[in-house]
Amino acid sequence: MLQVAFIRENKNAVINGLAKRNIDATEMINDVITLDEDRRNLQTQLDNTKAESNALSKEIGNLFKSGEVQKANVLKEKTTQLKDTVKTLEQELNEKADALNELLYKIPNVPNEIVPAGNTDEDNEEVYREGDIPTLFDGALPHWELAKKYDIIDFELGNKITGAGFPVYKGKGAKLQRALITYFLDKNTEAGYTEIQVPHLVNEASGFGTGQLPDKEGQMYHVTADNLYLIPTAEVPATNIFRDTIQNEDELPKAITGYTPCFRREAGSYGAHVRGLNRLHQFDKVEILRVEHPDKSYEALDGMVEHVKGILKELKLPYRILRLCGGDLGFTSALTYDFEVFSTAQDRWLEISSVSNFETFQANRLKLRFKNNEGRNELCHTLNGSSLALPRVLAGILENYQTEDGIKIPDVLVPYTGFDTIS
RNA sequence: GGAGAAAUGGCAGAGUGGUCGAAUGCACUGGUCUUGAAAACCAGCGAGGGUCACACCUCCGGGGGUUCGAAUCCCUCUUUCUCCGCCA
Repeated sequence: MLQVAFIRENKNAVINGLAKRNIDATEMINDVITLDEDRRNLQTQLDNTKAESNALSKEIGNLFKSGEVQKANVLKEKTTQLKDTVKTLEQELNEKADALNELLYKIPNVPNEIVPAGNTDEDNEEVYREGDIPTLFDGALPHWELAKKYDIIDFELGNKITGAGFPVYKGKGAKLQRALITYFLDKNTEAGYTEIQVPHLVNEASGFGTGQLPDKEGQMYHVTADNLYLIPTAEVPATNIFRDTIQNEDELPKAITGYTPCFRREAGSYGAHVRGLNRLHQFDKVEILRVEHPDKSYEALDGMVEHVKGILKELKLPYRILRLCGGDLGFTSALTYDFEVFSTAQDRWLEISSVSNFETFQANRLKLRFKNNEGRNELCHTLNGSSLALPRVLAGILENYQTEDGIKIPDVLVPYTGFDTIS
């Protein structure tokens, strides 16, 4: 969430920034400022009352010590009155603070200057494109047909075991998937990211820390018996590693990478766009994540984009990079680049990576800080990205690398798969 | 799952219900000394709110209670450790 002090000092910039998301935040921002003023007034009153009460208590203690019980009893009555005042003030203060927080939770991050205004994915700005779109032979198939033809992914079997959106990968399909995971992790590790393995279920506090709660409650699978959530992305457990920590400035940046399955309810999705591997309830993803000094986070974001580009180049997949417009930008993000691979047989682009800078938006909730040179604690910037999401990369490979004799495996993956064709 | 013990600052570890935000040691930062370093000595050293800055307020695992006053007493939750049971 945004910092109140920041909103107070940059009121107009915040309102103008949020306008890019097609939100008129004027009223919300004014409410924040009023609530915050009220809160601070109450806090001061409460503090003063408590100070008075504390002083009296001390005096009472001294009087008891010196045996002046009667005097002490007189003071006791005074403190009783103060206690009532404290109670009322505390209640009012809590109400204000809760109202303020509730409001703050609802305000999304302020987009970076270079984020284009816009409503839908049509307004996203293409900033880069690379790779030739192959011309496929007559009779080329979309990946779900290929999956069936070569018996490498079984969607029906997944339906039987769990339900729609939980495919079973078989034989060379399973092996290719595992090869991709290992390949991605290796590339990320080479680039300086430390590999980690994290829990696939998280508690409520972690959900709030990264902003999935309360914003996207309905999108996560909730294990009610233990009040845990299945992770929608490794971002949640990985970022929460840093919750409530104070980093040393000279130990920044922190860069980690991890593979996890991701679970998403995808309530409201339907139709041809969810066909095959396009949209699943469970899928695999390798994530990269950075904790950065505020001065260096945009440089780091560019570095992450370059890193993902390098991987796609090696895989020889046609892709493009979009700068998301305000309307398409995630709740917590200040700037996001989406990578899309071209699915030749479907004749459409598939999102395979999303690389974002959250600036202090997550760090504020997480209380993720660093001690700066002056010894003061300051919020870090957090960034993350997919490197990469598996199913759609898989779809891209299957479709773009298909030949009449089978599916070729990209050269860089052959050492990982141990075979060069699926036939 | 059952029984018992515990939870204090970066770490270790004191703390009879009253002057404790908390002893002490280590670590860390600055200084003296030294050609330099080490050692020694001196000083500083948790977080949040609040203020122009002070003052002041809050925090001793989380939440609630008793009391004029709680790190200290009571309830509850969570976590850790030991023993038993079960088990990849």
